[in-house]
Amino acid sequence: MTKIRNMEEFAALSGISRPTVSKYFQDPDSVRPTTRLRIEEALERFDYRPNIYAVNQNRKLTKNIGIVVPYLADPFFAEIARYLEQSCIAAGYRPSLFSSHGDPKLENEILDGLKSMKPAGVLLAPLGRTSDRTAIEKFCANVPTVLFDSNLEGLGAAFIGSDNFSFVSQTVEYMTRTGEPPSFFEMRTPANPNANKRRKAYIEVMERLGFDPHIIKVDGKGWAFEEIGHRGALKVLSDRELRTDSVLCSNDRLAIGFLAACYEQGIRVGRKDDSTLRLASNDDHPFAKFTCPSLTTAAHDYDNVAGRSVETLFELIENGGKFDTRTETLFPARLVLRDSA
Amino acid sequence: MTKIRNMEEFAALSGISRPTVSKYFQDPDSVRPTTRLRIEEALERFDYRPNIYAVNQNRKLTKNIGIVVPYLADPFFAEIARYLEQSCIAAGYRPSLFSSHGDPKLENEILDGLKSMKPAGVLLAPLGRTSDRTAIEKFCANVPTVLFDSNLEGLGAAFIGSDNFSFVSQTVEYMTRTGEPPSFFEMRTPANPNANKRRKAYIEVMERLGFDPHIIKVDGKGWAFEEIGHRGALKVLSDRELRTDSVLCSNDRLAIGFLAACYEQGIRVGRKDDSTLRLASNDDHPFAKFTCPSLTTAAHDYDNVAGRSVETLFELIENGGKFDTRTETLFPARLVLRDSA
DNA sequence: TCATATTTTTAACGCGCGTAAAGTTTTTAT
DNA sequence: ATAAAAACTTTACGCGCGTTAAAAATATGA
Repeated sequence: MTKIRNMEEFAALSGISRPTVSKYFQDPDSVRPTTRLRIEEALERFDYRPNIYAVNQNRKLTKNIGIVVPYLADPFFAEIARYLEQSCIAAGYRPSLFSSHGDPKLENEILDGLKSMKPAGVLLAPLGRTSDRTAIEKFCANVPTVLFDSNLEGLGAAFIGSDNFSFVSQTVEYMTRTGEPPSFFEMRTPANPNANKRRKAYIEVMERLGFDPHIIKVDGKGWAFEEIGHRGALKVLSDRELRTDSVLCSNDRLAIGFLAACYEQGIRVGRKDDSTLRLASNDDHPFAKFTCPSLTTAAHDYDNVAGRSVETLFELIENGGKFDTRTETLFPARLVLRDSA
Repeated sequence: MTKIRNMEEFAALSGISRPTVSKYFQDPDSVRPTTRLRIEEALERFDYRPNIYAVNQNRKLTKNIGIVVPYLADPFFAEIARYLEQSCIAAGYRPSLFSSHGDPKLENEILDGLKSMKPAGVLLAPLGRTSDRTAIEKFCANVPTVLFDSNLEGLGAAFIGSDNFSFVSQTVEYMTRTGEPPSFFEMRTPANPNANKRRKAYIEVMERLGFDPHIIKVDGKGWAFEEIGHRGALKVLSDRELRTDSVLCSNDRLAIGFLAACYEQGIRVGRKDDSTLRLASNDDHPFAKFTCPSLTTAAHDYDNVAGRSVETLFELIENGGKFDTRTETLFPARLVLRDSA
């Protein structure tokens, strides 16, 4: 079988002119069914694929989509990325996945590289507080970008995320209703803006319910949340900082560390009578089902956040890369009752 | 500031001819220091970057490197990928990360897409048993490929991974020396070939030590190992299949499920006197430190596996994409003693 | 059937850059 | 200072495909 070098040769072999073949590859439905058939027959016999570099050089808009997450070693983002990737592929795009690995400098470099890829659009979950706002703003001005998970006010054409108030209000109300009002356990300077919204929601809900908010801030920076939660919990437990038997963690990864600390200290966690502590959290991390005890947590609406993000990006692309107004879409949480609270 | 459209314009503005500028971008050291300086000055003033598509179209070999892992939602692979990515960037390459998400069909599609990217090289951690051997073989014939983590006999220019025998022998010997010989807990039809090597190693070490190997195979397929381990452990515990108080899991993710099951059943795991079960495992999963109890496990030599993988790939690229002989490099495990055994 | 609308063909240019050849300038070494 | 070597400039072609305009072929509809 002869090796095909370019579209010219393939067109000759399939008996169709090159411009028509070119049209076919951009949209198979844009050619007459009979010619489409002839091309696809030839395609089966000769296995030819257009040179993506030549294609992308000449298109003003590529079929590439950039997906950027802040920390891929967090299975939460790995799962979201998985969903986003497959949605893009299903829609005929070529997704490229990047992780900022918690590093703002790397985030900038990724956006830089992305810009030179002339992507049709970008799905960006920014680092948050540590992000270089100016750089991201400049990027969004050049590339159709939809933000997700972590909102940077005013940046990107749209934001899709979770309604942090819904997360916290459900867990706080549940814990209060079935026991004591929880303290709120979080990092002192959280990287993720969702953390700030959760703290505010906690305060608001507690006050509405007539309780005194009690926030415990633990030291530590970076994205090693389990480690931070673990260290922080050991300190909290030894210093007896808790006012009630209930704790609400800002996120599951902190909670995983907290639970490990409790286990080491012989403190039984759960809603059963023999337990001395109840612990709930937010996110429904993929491993939350397998912590000891399994973690009661408010689950992201993964499917809707991811689904709506790609939908929005596709709309944005079809709309020429601009929306009249920037929309923010928030999906509520679903309370997942397990054994820890 | 004027917007630069192409290298021609940039060359004019910098006062250097285009061919020389082109040379500079391929290797800044290939031009005279004085001209290099002039180009770099212009670069600061005008912020121009060569069109990557035009560049890659004309180069026979791009600077792209493909990184393919079987399952990115597994933090083990996320960590490895992170390391590989950064090594590639440091060496001046452009890594692209892909996850097969446990799906052989997707693995094939990724390799297909990768082929049309004309990458300088590919770092591939295949799915293993479920991989389409023929497809991978064909791919490796066209693209310089280094396999890592999961070996497919004879495929790729080289393999770098962990010495499974070293993993299992250390854990078995340790458990035997400090307690009773362990049963081996694994999936019935493991996707990963390392699992088979670990089983064999277990049998060999047990026999050498004069014990009867006892292998427990649990049902379940796919990559939801925690779930499989959890279900399997519940069955093992209720059926009282264990012959000793010791269990060695084929990998940490199974162990995480196992520990969750033990916790639910009120079975204390650990090496302390009040414990009824000892559990060890393999991999040193990023969360192994935070399980309850923390997991005794044999750690991959992450740094060396990842480091040697990229080194080997770079050698391969410099060597024109072919090695005379296919080498297999295995790094031994490091036993990490924690609380579970 | 014929006029009209749709699709395809032919021919040709452009995209941005790699690269080669020949001529010119600058550097290095004697 | 001078010859040789090295680096640079000029000119020009090629890569593979997008895209356009005009001409030709095919499909549609009354």
